[in-house]
Amino acid sequence: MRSRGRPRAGSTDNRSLVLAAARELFSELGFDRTTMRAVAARAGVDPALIHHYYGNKDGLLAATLTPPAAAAQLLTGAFDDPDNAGEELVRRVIDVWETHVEVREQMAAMLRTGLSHEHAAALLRDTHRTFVLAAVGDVVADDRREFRAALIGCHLAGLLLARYLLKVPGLTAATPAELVATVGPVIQHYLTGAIPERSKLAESDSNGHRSR
Amino acid sequence: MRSRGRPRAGSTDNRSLVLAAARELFSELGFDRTTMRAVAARAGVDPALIHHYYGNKDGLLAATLTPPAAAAQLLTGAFDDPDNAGEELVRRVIDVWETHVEVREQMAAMLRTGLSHEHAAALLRDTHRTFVLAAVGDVVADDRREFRAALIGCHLAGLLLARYLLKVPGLTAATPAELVATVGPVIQHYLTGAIPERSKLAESDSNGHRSR
DNA sequence: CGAATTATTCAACAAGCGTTGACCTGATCA
DNA sequence: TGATCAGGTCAACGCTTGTTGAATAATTCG
Repeated sequence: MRSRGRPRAGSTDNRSLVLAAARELFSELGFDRTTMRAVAARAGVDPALIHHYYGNKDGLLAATLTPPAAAAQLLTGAFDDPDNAGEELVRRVIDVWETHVEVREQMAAMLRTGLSHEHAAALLRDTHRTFVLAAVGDVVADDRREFRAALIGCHLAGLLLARYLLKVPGLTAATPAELVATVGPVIQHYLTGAIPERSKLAESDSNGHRSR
Repeated sequence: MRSRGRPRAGSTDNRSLVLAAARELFSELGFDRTTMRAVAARAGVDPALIHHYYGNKDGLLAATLTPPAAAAQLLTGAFDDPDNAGEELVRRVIDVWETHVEVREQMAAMLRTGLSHEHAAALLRDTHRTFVLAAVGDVVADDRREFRAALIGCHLAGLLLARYLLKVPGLTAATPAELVATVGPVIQHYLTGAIPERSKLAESDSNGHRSR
């Protein structure tokens, strides 16, 4: 039986144990299917302690989804060579997902939860906007930067979702180097390539052959 | 108060009312946050009736996620002109999401639920594999077809998720024609363009500059 | 017609959920 | 030393959930 009350000093830091357990479960199961009791059990702690720390379940989520400091570090310098920025970006993102468990769990939790919880969705949009858009701004300076950043974000997010969460065979079979060499140029294109102008689209629309 | 027992013939077909309500809610909220009572309420029906029809909640999900017949129709003939297949594919996908509420709800439910429920994930993989992979096979005939199909799938899925579910501003601001003109060529590239061979990747890896 | 089947509602159950309040214990500090 | 406070456990509450069984009414069929 566990001893009651406050433990001796220097014992385990339950606060971060809880946070780590929450991140694990949120990334595995998503927000809804993760129960407070399960988090408490994995952290080896009483459920009430989580409320003592974070107030309620949303508070725990908010603490879990703190804006990822690693994201800044992930991107700094990635765009130094504008011609290789696409490949470099893909390389870094995949590298960190393959090796850095902690970052992968946090980002997976954000992606999983972002589709069901408005707070996470907002954070997802904000994080993306802050980092990717700013980085894109360093490379290219036209009026389509937001569009470019969104395209890059959705392609990369789709890739991570499909490979690491959905485990689509065609993507899990590929090596990181393969992915970098294949997706990198596309990202590069979205970064610095030509984006069709809005004015030209009217005439190219008549070009569109609907077979209905 | 509603009358008990079986109603007169020719009255509303509750079976499909329930199915429609379930699809709506699953696509809006995902599987977990959708309650049987909410489905029943939207269909104007007692919760127990859903069990009478579909057994349990998973049965309802299975009925909801019946393999989309519209997907076949969506793709037939899209690849007739191999040089424009990419744009044509994007055009059709976006068109059906913009106009066909029913199909959008079913696909949204699949995407939302696929990330939390194994049954839906399997169906998602299977549907994608069956339709996209087969279609890709009609256009290109190398040994990377599965890889190509997966790349197309994850990019398109990411696009739909970001634009219609997450509502990323940079993408909701774009017109369908813009998206077709921008993403189409990339899909075309994944379809018929050159994919780096596995053998060449060893040497190109030394090219990778890690700045750590 | 009578029997069987289907459609439908009602009331309730058991389990699990997030959350709360009371209580205890060790550290901190005036 | 004694008050205060953060860390921690326990037991329980109130609510919602998926699910069930019984009852009833319309339909179908021999």
